[in-house]
Amino acid sequence: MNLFAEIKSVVIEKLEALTAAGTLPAGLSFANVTVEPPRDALHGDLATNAAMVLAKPAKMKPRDIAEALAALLTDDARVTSADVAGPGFLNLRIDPAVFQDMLADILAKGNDFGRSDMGAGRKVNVEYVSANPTGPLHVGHTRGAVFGDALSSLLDFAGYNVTREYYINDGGAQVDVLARSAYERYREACGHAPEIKEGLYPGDYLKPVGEALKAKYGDSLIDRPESDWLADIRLFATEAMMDIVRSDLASLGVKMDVFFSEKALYGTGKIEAAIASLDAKGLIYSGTLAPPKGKLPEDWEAREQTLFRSTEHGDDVDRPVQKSDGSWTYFAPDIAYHYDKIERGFDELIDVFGADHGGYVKRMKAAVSALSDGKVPLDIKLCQLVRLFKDGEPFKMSKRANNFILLSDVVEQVGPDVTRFVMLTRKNDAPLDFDFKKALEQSKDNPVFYVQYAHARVCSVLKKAGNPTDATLQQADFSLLTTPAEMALLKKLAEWSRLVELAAKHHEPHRVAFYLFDLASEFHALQHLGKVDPGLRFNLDGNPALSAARQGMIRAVAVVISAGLGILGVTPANEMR
RNA sequence: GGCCCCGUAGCUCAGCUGGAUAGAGCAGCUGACUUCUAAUCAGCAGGCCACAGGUUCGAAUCCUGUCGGGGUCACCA
Repeated sequence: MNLFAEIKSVVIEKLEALTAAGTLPAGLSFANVTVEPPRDALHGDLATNAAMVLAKPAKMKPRDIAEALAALLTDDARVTSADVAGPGFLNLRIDPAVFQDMLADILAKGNDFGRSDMGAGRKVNVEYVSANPTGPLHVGHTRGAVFGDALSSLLDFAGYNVTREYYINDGGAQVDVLARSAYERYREACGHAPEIKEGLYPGDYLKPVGEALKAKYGDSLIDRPESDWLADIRLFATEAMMDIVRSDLASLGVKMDVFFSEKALYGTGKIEAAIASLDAKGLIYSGTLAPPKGKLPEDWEAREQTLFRSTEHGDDVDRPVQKSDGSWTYFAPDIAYHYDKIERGFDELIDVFGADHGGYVKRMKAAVSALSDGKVPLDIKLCQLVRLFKDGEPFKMSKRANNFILLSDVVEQVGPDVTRFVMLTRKNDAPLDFDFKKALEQSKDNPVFYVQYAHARVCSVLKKAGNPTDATLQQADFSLLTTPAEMALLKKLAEWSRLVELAAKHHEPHRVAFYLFDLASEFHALQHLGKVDPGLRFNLDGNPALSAARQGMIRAVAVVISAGLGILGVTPANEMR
């Protein structure tokens, strides 16, 4: 049930009636009409801006429209009053029974309460992490992994058909570097001194790979030219790295549906087909790019390259797809990859990148726009950097010092639940401070524990009440719930469905985290009232009817918290310790 | 220099794609526990929404410019 959507359709219906009656002129667009919770609860339960939005196109006074609309809206049984306020807002009060009846609905549907059919089964591909297969994932990847995973779950909850996908960059020069690095570790395993030259990957994580190579090849590859072993070791090492990546992702609870190999695009005609598709639209040409504006690289020289006319689709400059020697640039397989996604029939694409890839947004969007003739939208979400703090001090990472904090380090120290929640309590495009000490703190300062504590408290109260089943609680007489604090909680629960749709529409899972914090806050306040006035407790001696209603209410809170945490990939706690 | 993101309470951040008197948490002060786990709650105080214009019934939100912070910038991925 999405009360806001339901009442909005009532508003639209009444507006159409006013149009039919001649009160409103024909041909008005109701697209900008909204039904929202008012900022101030004193204004009522719902507010619509219909009168103000329509006043100008209808050439009428807002109040006249509002009053005509108000008269019709109260015909609906759920609307108990409709008052014109301020510049032309229409404040609606809703029959408490609507909110009370919702509780039985929540208890019946369980974690599925709030699921939406907004997505209508549209196929969405969410690509995230996509880290180079050259080593373990580090903290920088963690945020994108959590964000992409939660966004995918959110879209699924909102009725989309979601595919979670990881693009393995195993076709470029960096996997050659990986192979050479692994070869040195192989030599080391065979008793030779490794030469980890500048530019190779120095990490210890390649030592086991060297050992494994020794086990497989003995010393047969020692002192052989690179051409003899590069391809084999590249494959071997890449697979070993992907095993680490999969394990890292699993420790965070991140699951992928598809691992898509870049290498599989080469030699199969896929890149050629994608470029040919662009060529057929007249978007491929041979030319020379102008030097970048502003600062000129010292070694700049004009070069004739095969270019994609991305400026036709909103990019700033055209982009090379072929190097001057005729080989593909990194951009070419990226185009082919997205072409493949389009051909697989996705209705929408989402890419989750790190902020350092911000420069590729326009060209990628241009490519998808061109390849799909503008029919498949691509949204690119950039995750800003994570700043690590230890004991309040910023912790600097450097590649040279090899002191990169790994995803596995974070998960081992604070656990997947806290890691995920903290990463999601910030908008994706805002930088995030991650403090190890604070993440482990069990206080209100730490929203994870605040939300989990609310869930645990519900479990505790219900345990004292003998753990009534949801089926039993559904039978309670919820019309007994009438105090202002109880009604406030019910109204917060009623926002859940709407929040899911808004968060999904905007691709912003952090909204779920903030909602859960608000819901937990309403619950904590209500529970505290029972300490001041025993008559406001959930479990009451000698009043089984009211007790059952209140137990059903708080169970509904636990259900929604559980569902929300489920979207975020965080396990609800039944008790705190 | 071009492009992208950000600028909201002392600090960390929300603000529902333009709505009513801009909200939380932390820090500060004042109160509430022989508890349905106080790991909590209530209250007070705290604001030129970076700045200047513009768009309109109405702007923290949209457009332009300026300042400040971060990212990125021709065959690397």
